[in-house]
Parts: sequence; structure tokens; C-alpha cells
Amino acid sequence: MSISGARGTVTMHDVAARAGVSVKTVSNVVNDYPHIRPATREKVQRAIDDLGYKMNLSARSLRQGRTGIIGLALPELSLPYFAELADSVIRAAEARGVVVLIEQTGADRQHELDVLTSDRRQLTDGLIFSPLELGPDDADALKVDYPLVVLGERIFGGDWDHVTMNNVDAARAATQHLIDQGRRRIAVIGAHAGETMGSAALRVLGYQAALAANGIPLDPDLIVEGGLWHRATGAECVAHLVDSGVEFDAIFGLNDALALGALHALHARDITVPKDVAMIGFDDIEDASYTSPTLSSISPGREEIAQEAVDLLLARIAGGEDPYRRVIADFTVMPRESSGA
Amino acid sequence: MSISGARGTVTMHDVAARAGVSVKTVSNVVNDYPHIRPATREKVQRAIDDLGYKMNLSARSLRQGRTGIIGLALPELSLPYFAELADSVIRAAEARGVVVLIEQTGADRQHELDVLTSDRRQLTDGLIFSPLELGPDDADALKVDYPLVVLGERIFGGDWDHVTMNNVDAARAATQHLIDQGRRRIAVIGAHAGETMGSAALRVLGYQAALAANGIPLDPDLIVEGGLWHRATGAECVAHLVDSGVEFDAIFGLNDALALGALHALHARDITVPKDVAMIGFDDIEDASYTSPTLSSISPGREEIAQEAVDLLLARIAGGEDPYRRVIADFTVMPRESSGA
DNA sequence: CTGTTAGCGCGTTCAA
DNA sequence: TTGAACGCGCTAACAG
Repeated sequence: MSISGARGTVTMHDVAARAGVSVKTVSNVVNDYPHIRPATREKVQRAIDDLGYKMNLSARSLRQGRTGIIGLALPELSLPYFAELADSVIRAAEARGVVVLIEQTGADRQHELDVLTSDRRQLTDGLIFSPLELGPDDADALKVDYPLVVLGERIFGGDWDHVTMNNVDAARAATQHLIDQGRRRIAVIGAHAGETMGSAALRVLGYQAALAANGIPLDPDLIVEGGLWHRATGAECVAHLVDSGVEFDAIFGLNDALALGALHALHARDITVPKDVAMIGFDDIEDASYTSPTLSSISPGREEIAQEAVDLLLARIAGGEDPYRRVIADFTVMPRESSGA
Repeated sequence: MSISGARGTVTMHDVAARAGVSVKTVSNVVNDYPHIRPATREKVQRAIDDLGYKMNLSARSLRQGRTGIIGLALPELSLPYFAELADSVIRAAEARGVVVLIEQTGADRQHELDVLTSDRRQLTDGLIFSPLELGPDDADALKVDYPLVVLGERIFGGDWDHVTMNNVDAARAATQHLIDQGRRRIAVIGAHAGETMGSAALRVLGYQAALAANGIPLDPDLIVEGGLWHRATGAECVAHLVDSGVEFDAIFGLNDALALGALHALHARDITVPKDVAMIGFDDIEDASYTSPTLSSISPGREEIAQEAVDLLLARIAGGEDPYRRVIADFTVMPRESSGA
């Protein structure tokens, strides 16, 4: 019998010996197996407490073939949207008894591919994957042999669940919101040239649809490219717009970080929001409620996305064989000061 | 021999059989054991590739008593400072070949205690712990039998490493910066009554020291309580200040989130920053560079903190027996528009 | 309701 | 330089 204080030294056998039962009984107790005599349970529990026994989770994982860990791969936690998403995912996972291992891909294509085949996948029972660079052409890379839930754009052709939002409709609603405030020269910042299926492309599509629906001509000069959706990029886009001399009376930031950077750049140029330029973002990060002026945005239902993703993943891990699903989270327009609503 | 494509089915035995060697040799190859004949190594590597072998990390963990996972316990990722810290910790860990399991304590005292004794500690080789509620009285709870690095305030009396910053000096510098701009009625928001050793208490101490050093009388009405250091709290503090009728010409937000909320509340009341009220925050989150006006702050050397914490933890995990260390990260005053510097 | 036993896949002796 | 055998701590069969 080992009664050392060293870590991981106390095993089920020690507990069993002290309680005068078999290891199986100890196992039953710690796993809340239903049919145990109260006296036995208590005896075992006392032995556990006395010895300070903690189950060796590696051994359990080896035996069960499951770790109780799910992976979450996202671009980076410094981006507020992903930090808030991770927060929600961790909460949802905790409520369901699993923990979360976060991997940052840095919005790097190779890194996104690596994460799918990394050794670490052996450590997780499944993966919630939020790709930024991968697209429909990479469907093959996503054909993995473990449970996978893809967040964001839909990538066709494989055995995985999706949790997405309707980017086109949401972007259309955002643009319509600006139009409803009487704006007609609406710039959009953060576009990705050449992309056809990513968030950027879909949101630009929604933007164009809204213009068309209102008979507003599309001016290509109002569509500003911007690679990484960081605040700095938003500021650069505004610099570009202003320097180019294009007239504009509103800006649709393809995400909030871009919009925050844009707000900053406008302010630096003494361009008043919303008087001179109205603005709306996308994601409804917490910041949006605290900027000056507060930032109108699209709330993508982050909490719902996180919970659905965790639920879908756990169902697959549990062996669910249902057809692969696509969950489309609801969005909401959040009018705030920046759009003058 | 199993050549199924099912997950985790290929073992070292399968690889050994295909390569015509023993498992020991395969193990040597995958662990980069130095003395292997090139031909053997190549043979084994080919078998690994052919079979798509991935090592079972649970088995390795069981055998070695180490998982290659470190825990990171922090209040919540929705707080930008902690999101950025987590980002840095994950990067530092990745560079050193380990992964990070994040647990959110929600700044709840019981949750902070639980995290220290949770079963999940069996899953991690050590823990980087950033407590908010625990203080010197809880030193006993921190006496754990696994490697531990404590971030933030120093908690005396146990076997663990600290990575802290000089809160008093940094707060003094922040306050001095406001004084240097000619401000004399400096409010501080986010104070915690009754606390003696936490960040709040130490920073208020630095604030008081700066006033004293400049012969400015201390007005208790300028010290505003605020529990959670969220944006909403900052806004409430300003509401309280304004409603109380106290005169003030500057605000020191004990962290940036408070300062952001305060900026928002001032703006809503048409109080101009920095003309009417100068402001400085603490943490230098990315937001601080993008608000309107940009927010002066104290940069706590987040990157340095993260790297030191990971290094210290890994040294302990590796069995380092050096005396427990206290690393004090450097801070920098970041003057921006909000303080009118 | 509880005990016995046989692996899960790996690293690590000890030999050869 | 490589091979054979054992056991890390646990759970799942199967008894009883």
C-alpha cells in the first residue's frame, strides 16, 4: 500500500485494499455506477478521501479510447470574436463534462491544414474547427477519421457537421440598415479578391444584393480589399478610401475589428460618425457596445453557435450516426449610434 | 495485423511487423533515439507512412506519467487582457512542444479553489494560474503536489514560482503621468474595499503614493469601488462619480476594460476626453490603440509574462529543483490621446 | 451487488 | 544496435 504524498501514487488498488473491496467496486463508485450498496459506497468514499485518491485519467483514456478533451482550432484569441467564441465553447463544454484544448492557426493556410493531421488529434476526441483560409478546394483535407465540426463557411463534400450563419442574408440586412438611414454611397471594407466562398465573398455578395434591391448602382471603388480582419486593416482601408478621393457616406465593416479600426481612422481625420459617415460592423463583439460612438453590428448568435457545435461534436463522439447536419444560427441587426438609427 | 482505416487502430506492433523489426525499434525511431542504423530508420519510417501510424498519446502518457499538456486557469477569455495573455501562453507553449488546456474560473472564488484540486489536474503536467479572488489567506490551497506557476499578485508561503509585475510602481507611474499633464483631481475607478494584497489594492497604493509625492491631498470620494473589472463596471463608476457631484479632471482606470467603459460613459455625458477629463488605463490591450480618443495605458509586458511562466513551469515539470523564483516583468507607460500627452 | 482477470498501447528494463 | 517481456492504472467481460 502506498500512502506517499507524491503525485499519482495512489491507485485504485490502494483504495480497494484500504476499503476492503475489489478494484471493480472502486471503479463502480467513482463512475457513479447505479447499483452499489450505500454502505459499500461510503466505505469506498472514505478510503478515497483518506488516501487523497485521484483517478489517473491517462489510464482511463487508454482503456476507453477517449480522453474527454475536445479540440478547438481557431485563428487567434487576440481577435475579440474568437476570444468570445472560445469563452462560449469552453462554457458549453464544461457544462457537458469535457474540457477544451485550443490551437491557434494564425489564419495561416498551412497551419490550418496541419491542425487537422497533427499528433494532437490523438489527444482529443474530436475537433471544432474554425478555418479562415481553407475553402471548398480543401474538402479532401477535411476528410478525417475523427469527429469534426466545421464552423463558418460551408465546405461541401465530406462527413462532418457544419455550424454556420447566413452570411449573405446577414450582410444584406446590414447594408439595408445603412440604406434605411438614407445612405447611398456605402463602402465595404475587408473584401478578399478572388475568394468565392469565404465569409468575405459571401458578405460582399449580400452587400451587392442589398444595393441591387434598392436600385443603387454598384461602384467597385467602394469595395476595399483587406486581408486580415484586424483593427489595423480597418484603419488602412479608411486611409485608402479617403486618399482615393472616392465619395462615401457609410461603411460596412465585414467584421467589427475592421469597423473599430475604421472608426479610429475616421476620428483621426475629423470625419464624424454617423453624421458624415454611418457605420455598421459584423460580429457584435462586446466592444461594439462601448466605442464612441457605439458600433452598430450584426449579432451572429455566438452562444448558439458554440452550444450547437459542442452538442454536434459530442453526439458524433458518442457514436451518433445521424446524417451530417448543417445548423444555421440566427443573426440579429443591432442598431447603435454609429449608424444613426 | 490491422490495416483498417479506423482511428487509432494502427499500433507500434503493426508498424514493427510491417517493417520486420521489434516494437522497441519503432519506439526508438519515433522518439528520435540517436543510435539507429539509417537503413532501419528508413524502413520503419516507410512502414509508419504506409500504415498512417499515429502514436497513441494516452498510452504514452500512462507509461511516462506525463501528458504534454499544461493547464492555464484564468478568469475569462471575454476579458481582452486574458484573451491576449492566453494567446501569448499558447504561442509560447507551442514553441516548446506542449499544448494548453484553458479553464475559466469566472473570477469566482470557489471556482478558483476547485481548479486547483480538480480531476483535470491529472490531465495536465502543471498549471499556470491567474487568480483574481484568491489572496494571501489562501496560501494553503495553493500547496499542491504538481508544478504551479502563479500569475499576478504574490501569494506568500508555498512552493511555487511567481510571475508578477510591480503593480505599485506601475500605478504610481500611471498616476504621475496624469499629474504631469497638470491634473490634480484624479479619480481612480475599480477599487476593491477590504482587499489588501490584490491588484486593486496595490494599484490604489501606487495611486496614493503618487499623490503624496506631489503634495496632492487624497480625497476618498475620488476612489470609486468596482467589483468586476469589466467595461460595464467602468461605465457605472463614471455614473457614480458624476452623480455624486465630485469634481474630477482625470481618471485612472485600474484596468483598460474599466477605462473603456469610462470613456464610453463620459462620451455619453458630453464630457470630453482629454480636455475635460484625462484618462489612463492599465494593461495596454489592443483596443487601447483604437478607441476614440486612443487610451493611454500601462503595458505590463504580457509577452514576457507568458514566456517566463511557460519556461518556469516546464522547468519544474522537467524536475528542476531550483529555489522558487519570482519574476517581475517590466512595465511601460504608453501615453496616448486620452491623457493629452 | 461484487470479485477476477485480461488487455488498452506504450516505454523500459534486461539480454543478446 | 535490437528483441522479448513486463507493467503503467484503468475498465469491460464474465462469473458468482
